[in-house]
Amino acid sequence: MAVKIHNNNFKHVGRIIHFHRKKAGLSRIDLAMVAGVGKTVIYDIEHGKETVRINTLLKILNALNITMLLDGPIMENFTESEDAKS
Amino acid sequence: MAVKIHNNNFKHVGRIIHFHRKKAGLSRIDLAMVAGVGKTVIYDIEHGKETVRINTLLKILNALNITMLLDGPIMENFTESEDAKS
DNA sequence: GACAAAATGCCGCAATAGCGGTAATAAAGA
DNA sequence: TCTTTATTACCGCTATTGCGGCATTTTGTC
Repeated sequence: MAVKIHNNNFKHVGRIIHFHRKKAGLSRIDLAMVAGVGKTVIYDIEHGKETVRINTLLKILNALNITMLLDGPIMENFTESEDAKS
Repeated sequence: MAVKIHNNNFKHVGRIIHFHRKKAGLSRIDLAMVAGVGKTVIYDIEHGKETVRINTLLKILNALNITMLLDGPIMENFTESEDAKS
């Protein structure tokens, strides 16, 4: 049951990260250390900041074992195409 | 068949966007207009830039009808929790 | 309650994302 | 082929992110 993210409900991302961080028993500083980012950006995201950089967000999600996925009607066409090859 | 995104394979995002843009028969300027962003950032993303802002990326994905998802082992616990409520 | 330790809130600054403008390149038509 | 038009590449500048530092607040122990 993955969670859809779009610009309207972006606050969910902050809630998801907060939820996972607490479940893992980590302070913001702990998570910042593990993820390799500053603590401020975790504060910002948990407070719903939408203008975070994607690589920063991915580091945090990765540290919390959360996966980001992209999907859509013609994604199959892409994965089968040559473009998808590394 | 959604595509997993992490910091290692981020170039995929650029390829996915390029693929979808071409399928839709849009120039970068067209897509920039529809998404409500500058054309430069589309150029950047398609060239693998990892330091794009998440809201900017979401605008572009939305314009191309691509969905972003977050998933993980304990995501159920979140969606069932009070935190998930709008 | 008093104190200590941990966690959170937030400020100022350096680094840089994303914008429009324009040059370079590619595509299309005569 | 030669022009015209569309698309892509990239530069310089301004606005903004994300950082460490520090004040504040919360949590835990006696």
